[in-house]
Amino acid sequence: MTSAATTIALDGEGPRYEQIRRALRGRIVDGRWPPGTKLPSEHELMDLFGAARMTVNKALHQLQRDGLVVRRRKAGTFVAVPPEEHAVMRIADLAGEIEAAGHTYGYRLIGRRTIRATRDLAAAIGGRPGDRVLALTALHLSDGAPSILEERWIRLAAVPEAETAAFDAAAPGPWLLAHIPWTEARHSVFAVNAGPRIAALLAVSPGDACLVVERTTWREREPVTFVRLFYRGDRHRLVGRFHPGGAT
Amino acid sequence: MTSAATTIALDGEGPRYEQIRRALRGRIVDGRWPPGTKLPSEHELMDLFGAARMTVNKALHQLQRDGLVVRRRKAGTFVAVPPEEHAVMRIADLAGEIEAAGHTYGYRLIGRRTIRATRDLAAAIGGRPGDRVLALTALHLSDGAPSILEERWIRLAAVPEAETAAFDAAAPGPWLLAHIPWTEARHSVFAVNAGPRIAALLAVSPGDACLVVERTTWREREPVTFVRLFYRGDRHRLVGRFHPGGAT
DNA sequence: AAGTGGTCTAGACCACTCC
DNA sequence: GAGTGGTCTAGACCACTTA
Repeated sequence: MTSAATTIALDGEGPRYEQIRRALRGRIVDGRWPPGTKLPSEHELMDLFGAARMTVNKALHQLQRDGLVVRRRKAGTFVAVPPEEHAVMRIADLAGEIEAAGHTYGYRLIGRRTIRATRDLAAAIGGRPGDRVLALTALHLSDGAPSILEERWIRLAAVPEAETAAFDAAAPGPWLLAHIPWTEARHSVFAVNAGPRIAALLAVSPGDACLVVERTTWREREPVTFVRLFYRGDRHRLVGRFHPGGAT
Repeated sequence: MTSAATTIALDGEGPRYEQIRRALRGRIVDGRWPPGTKLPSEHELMDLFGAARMTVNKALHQLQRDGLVVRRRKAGTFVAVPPEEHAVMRIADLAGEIEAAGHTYGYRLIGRRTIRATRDLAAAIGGRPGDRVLALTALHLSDGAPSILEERWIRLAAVPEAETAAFDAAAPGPWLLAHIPWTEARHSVFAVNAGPRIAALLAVSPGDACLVVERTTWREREPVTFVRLFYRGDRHRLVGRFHPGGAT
């Protein structure tokens, strides 16, 4: 539990409570206030920002709805645990997904090397050709059998610590979630017939339908990682639940 | 533009602004206030509910964030146009999707009949075996060529008007959006190899990978429709964009 | 010009929970 | 018991937009 700041600058753009929300959000997403950090109390924030309590409260309430902070009476307001891939399409936690289905989860690293981004890769991940990138290939196993094939590229400029991580025991997805707070992700989902290589790795017949999920993840405009997941089409469903606006 | 009510009952559960939000939301989702209806002004709501303006405002602000109402200064607060399938995976508007890609959209109804729900269908759509259901098969065309195959089932108990709709010119998706405000939808996405029937309808080779999207839609706990969309796997991608909480 | 929402304030009381 | 968030109030001024 780190302690928080004594003065915080506003940007003067738009309503006061939005400025306050952005100022606080900034410290959370840029890592200055890591998960667990106690934010100043509402009364302290009133002084820090020179605003009424209702105004400060509006900002904090928003941050809470967005899942960035957790608030408890008497205890205070705290930076929430890693902003998880929440609500819609929980495709982040492959281990949990497999275990929730009653199977034993396994993980095997197949390839790991550092490369320079090609034009195509740079286009996918969002960086520039020539960027140093860590390329990983791994298999997620269900009861020992291949279930999901993961091809991942990590921009080392965005995540230097990844260079020294082995990724031979822990999957890169959870590792990244714990190391960098992401702020935006884009998915692309489509179907392909398995080629020889994919079929061999996933232990299916060539030509079998595979569900492919691609995801690019950013942290504050900076592209971090691009991942392509091959699901055995006959054994996997992505599930999502929606409301017109998210309300109950 | 219908006018609104003169007295509105609260349920007494939880904070005042939540009660107010639920009361207003209820009138919107149950159809008493169809899209375009002007809500009472904040001052009128103060009287209707006996609450301060900030309290009423909090409820309205929420409804706005959830996309249920649109607010304009001087004009007032209005029930929003059909709660569209928004933000995440825009798979509702097939016509727009195809035209956005620079193609000409076409639609062809292939089959239409009224049936009794089998056990499997009842499980998928959420009703009971024996429910009267309108079963539709239709093709969405891109530049005249088959692009998306739609199989849809509509529970006639939930949407009696569907029985007299022809669906030979307009696709059932947009028709439903315009006729019933949905409150929840669940998606399931997977990949299959096209069988003979699907391959013939979609004009692909048997065995080609297809992306399948299934969606069940509810209106206030009542199952309304179940749809299964077959996308040509090589020509379609579903795209989604995410933030940790939806904030900027 | 006037009605409506957008925002902010200063203060209040309550409820919970950690110490 | 005291600190913190949760909620509510009554009033105010402003900004925008439509009639």
